[in-house]
Amino acid sequence: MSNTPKLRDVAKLANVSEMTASRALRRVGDVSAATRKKVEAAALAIGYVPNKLAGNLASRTSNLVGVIVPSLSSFVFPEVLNGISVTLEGSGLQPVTGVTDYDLEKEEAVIRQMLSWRPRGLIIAGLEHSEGARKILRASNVPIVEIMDVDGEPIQYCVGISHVRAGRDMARKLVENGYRRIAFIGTKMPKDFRAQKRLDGFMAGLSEAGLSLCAQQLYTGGSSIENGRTLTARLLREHPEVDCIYYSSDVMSVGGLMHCLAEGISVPDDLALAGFNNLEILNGLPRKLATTDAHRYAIGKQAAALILAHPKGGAEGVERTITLSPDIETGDTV
Amino acid sequence: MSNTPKLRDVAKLANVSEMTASRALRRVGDVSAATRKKVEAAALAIGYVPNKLAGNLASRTSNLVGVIVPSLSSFVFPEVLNGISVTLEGSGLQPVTGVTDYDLEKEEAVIRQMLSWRPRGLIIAGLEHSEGARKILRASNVPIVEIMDVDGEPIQYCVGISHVRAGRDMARKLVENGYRRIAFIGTKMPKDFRAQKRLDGFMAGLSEAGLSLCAQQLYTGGSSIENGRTLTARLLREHPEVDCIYYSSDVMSVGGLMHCLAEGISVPDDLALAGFNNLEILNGLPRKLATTDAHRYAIGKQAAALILAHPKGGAEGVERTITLSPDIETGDTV
DNA sequence: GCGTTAACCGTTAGCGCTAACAATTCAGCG
DNA sequence: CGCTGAATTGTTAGCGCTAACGGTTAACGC
Repeated sequence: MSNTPKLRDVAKLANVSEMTASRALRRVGDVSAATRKKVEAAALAIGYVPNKLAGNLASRTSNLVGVIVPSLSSFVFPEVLNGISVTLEGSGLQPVTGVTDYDLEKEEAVIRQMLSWRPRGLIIAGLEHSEGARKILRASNVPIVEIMDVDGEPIQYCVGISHVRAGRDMARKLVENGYRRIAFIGTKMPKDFRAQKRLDGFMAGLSEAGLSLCAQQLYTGGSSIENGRTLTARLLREHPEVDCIYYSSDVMSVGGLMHCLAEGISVPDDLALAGFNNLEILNGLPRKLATTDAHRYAIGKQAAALILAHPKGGAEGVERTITLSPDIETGDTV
Repeated sequence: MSNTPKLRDVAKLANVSEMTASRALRRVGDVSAATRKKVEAAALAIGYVPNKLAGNLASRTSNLVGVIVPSLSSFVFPEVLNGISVTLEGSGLQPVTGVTDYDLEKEEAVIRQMLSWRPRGLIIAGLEHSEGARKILRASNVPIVEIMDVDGEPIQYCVGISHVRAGRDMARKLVENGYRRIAFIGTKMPKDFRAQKRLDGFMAGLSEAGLSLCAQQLYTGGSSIENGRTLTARLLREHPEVDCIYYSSDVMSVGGLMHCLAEGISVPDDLALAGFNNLEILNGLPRKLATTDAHRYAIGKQAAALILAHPKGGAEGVERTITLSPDIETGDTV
């Protein structure tokens, strides 16, 4: 560590002051082309790697954007991250990811951790946080963007869809298509607030038509094709009358489709299937499954754009919510 | 920024020196229980969030572990990240992810960026790097772990499987099972070195039996079920005699299976399919597709473990390669 | 009482870099 | 040839925190 080259060494070698070396390497301020070349050559020669800890401390800004998501293994958040990366590309800002495992306490810890790096912005999935988390978020001078969901009270910025509406719209669509004996298969995870909101909206939508869920399977653990297949089998065994299943995730509905294929159940003639997210894995299957587009990529892009657009001064009271529309893709399974 | 509470403010409020406050909050050194409580209360009261930039600069260490991967949207790297996170959990170290898009220049930039944070370790996918990257990696005093692949010359630590062997083993297995007219479908991305190595090994394995590829489809762009389906259709149209297809990824082989389902091609009687990675999406499908387990999760765990075990002093010449075995799962499609 | 030890707390001096201002250089011009 | 203003470079003073060491206090045995 002690022998890692420092700016001082570069400056010495290039025969300029530290300050000039600093300016030359960062390309700010006035430095003649000749000196800049000299400094760059010196830096290259001794293998200089700037120390951001020192640099950011001195300048009291950083180029980090914290991104806090519940999980990376699901198919949904990586795509949000992509949207963020693409938008941040070229701006000099760097996304840093933290994972909460759908645990609000862990989330608070991650937020604390992130804020301690004095980032230029924070993007957080969801509107539900612990009291402590809300407090430090509000107290920080960092622009906060809550994403995915708009059903709730954002701290500052917010980009997402209404999951309540997503569920309700799908219910209406299914009813409109003549289905009456509708079941639900979804996660039991109490902390997946968005899945819960979709279910709430869905049931509300059914109510409007004087219907209610005629069966339901909840699971803990992750969503997977296999899981979807098993639960669909079980649900149909117990409730053979069901003519339509709404899943909390596309991964699960694919499993449902696999079950139907294996059992010779015709989709959608015998049974309609609908999921959520509009994941890429839906393409190329024997049937195009119905789903709702959650606009993951667009959400990432817009969230990053809000951070980029945020006034440097940290203006008070800037607030804004961007609501995207949860578009239904009926595919050919509804 | 200027009004964010600092350690000084905590110290003042608690009526102790900055140093004592620092010790109390970090729980190091001798601080009486009473003072510690006082300091903690003060910190909580004013909403103090430590500044890691300053702290790490002063202590000349950080708690970051850089993780550099080609992509997050593929299904493979998130699982590696999980292995890393799980192992780092509780150690106080924090993984930070960087993405290279399979671009060596971008990789070098990301490495530079990472090193400038003076991390406690660096985990990088792949053994192929630009000259500049190798140079700064070697010059840094940071433990470097190259992962996924062991076919090449590691800089320091290395955890992975031999992709050459993975390809060769699969070729042997297919030949052993009586297939003779074997085709390959894979990415054309010249920078996906591991896919290339698998293909090389595969062809070598075929050669051993006096065989060679009887058809081949390459694609640019990402792997997807849809893509796999399309390419399989095209390949079979042009080469109906093929009795077995090896894919560079499971996602693609699933697409192949979907094509077979749609066309009434019996798997594996008419056509055998084999992929690579042993992704979770293989479970729950009508047929269990053949694949090779790439041990992604285990690789992540071991890589993180190496960093944790690395001697603090930054001992010279510590080198170590951990080779995992690319285990074939024949499923019922071979 | 006095030295001794352990426990606790404070002081000093940076970590490596950059903002802000000061100083220098140099061309161009009257 | 000195003057002016723009271009370029240097100087000073931290950023917010911690390592290392020095000082203080209380308890205890002789």
